Amino acid sequence: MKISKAESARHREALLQAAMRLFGERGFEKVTVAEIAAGAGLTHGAFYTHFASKEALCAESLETAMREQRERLARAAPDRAAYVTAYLSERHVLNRAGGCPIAALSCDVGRESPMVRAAFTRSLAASTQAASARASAAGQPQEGEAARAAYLARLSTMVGAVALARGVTDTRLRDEILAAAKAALLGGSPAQAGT
Amino acid sequence: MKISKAESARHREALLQAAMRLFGERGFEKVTVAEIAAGAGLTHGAFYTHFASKEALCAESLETAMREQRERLARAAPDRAAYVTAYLSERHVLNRAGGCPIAALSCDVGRESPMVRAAFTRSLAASTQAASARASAAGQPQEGEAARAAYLARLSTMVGAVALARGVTDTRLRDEILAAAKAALLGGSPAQAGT
DNA sequence: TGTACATCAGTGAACGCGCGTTCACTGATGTAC
DNA sequence: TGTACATCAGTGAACGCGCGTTCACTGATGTAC
Repeated sequence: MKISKAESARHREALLQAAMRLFGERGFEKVTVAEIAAGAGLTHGAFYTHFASKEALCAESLETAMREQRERLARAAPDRAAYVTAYLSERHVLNRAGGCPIAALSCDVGRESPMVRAAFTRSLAASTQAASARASAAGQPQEGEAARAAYLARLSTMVGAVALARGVTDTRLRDEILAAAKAALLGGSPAQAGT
Repeated sequence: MKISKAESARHREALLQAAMRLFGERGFEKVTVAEIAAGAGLTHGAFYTHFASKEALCAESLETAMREQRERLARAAPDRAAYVTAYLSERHVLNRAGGCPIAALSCDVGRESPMVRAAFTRSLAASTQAASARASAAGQPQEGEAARAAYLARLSTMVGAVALARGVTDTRLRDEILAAAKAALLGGSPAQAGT
């Protein structure tokens, strides 16, 4: 049965939201189109009236999730220490579904199609640009290239630490990883020795 | 036809090597048992005389690959800057098959079975312990807990940076990520501003 | 405003395909005598 | 040392299953008159 355009738009949005949640939890590969459709309260056939393919949804949901994460970061910008602490927390490690999409999918993106990788590239470039613009607006000592580099290095550390923490079954080692990354980023320790 | 025990042992080793290469290239999910067997010059049926399941191979190949990476790091230990530079290089980013297994599979491990995650946990614990022992043996200022934290923070940054660099299609942004992480780890820049 | 009808979002069965795993069979290996 | 035979690594067909995608059909929507 046909339904109203407003309802249809809500369904498309529900598919995107379900996809972001499920992809975050289990990655692109381990989630099926039928599960995403069911997560949005639809059957799998309806999926294709909204998206050309699963791949197209992967690209769009990644871009949407990264935009939402960027907006979260922009709101948190005044207190970077609080943002870093929340990012490197047990709560975030356990919250795959609603956590940072980059941490959840970092090593997957490199194996995806050019369409997905292009979406990732655009999103990461936008986030880097936004971080640099914030540094400039705040009149911080580092601007332009240096602010971009600082953002990318911090992001690498946070993304890597959360991925490692999620892989580990021992909660003591997990907490040690998170604390180590936090110390490196927030100046608790210099992180400059050993190999 | 039955073959000699020595030949059979070589086949098992060939399966492990093919698995490490293919898992590094494409991840656990996108590689089939038949491809691994073919990579070792066997048919898929023979696979099950060497491993109980694909999952068991994932666990063992990850543990083996991480041990090999640990040995590579131990040999490179005297010149950490060279190791970091090689890790954060275009060459490593392009060499998924023979690169660091943690960088290739970081965000996958968290979604795998307890068997695979346990293998990852053991391996990461061993690598952290080895790094701490080296720091201690070299009489470096940081020892014990601090050396462990320094290793884990550096690993997080390197793993995250390589994963991000592999995801990006723009080579300029890719090189910027690698340079940013290198600067953060080798002291080229403080990486302490912006959000 | 009321009516007739074209549109099209959603359903669910079906398609083709590839996956991990099993198993009857083969024949070289390696051991018991 | 030579011979008979039990063992078992490897083969390839087959199994059961679940995936992404397609499509004939349904019936509420929304537009033309």
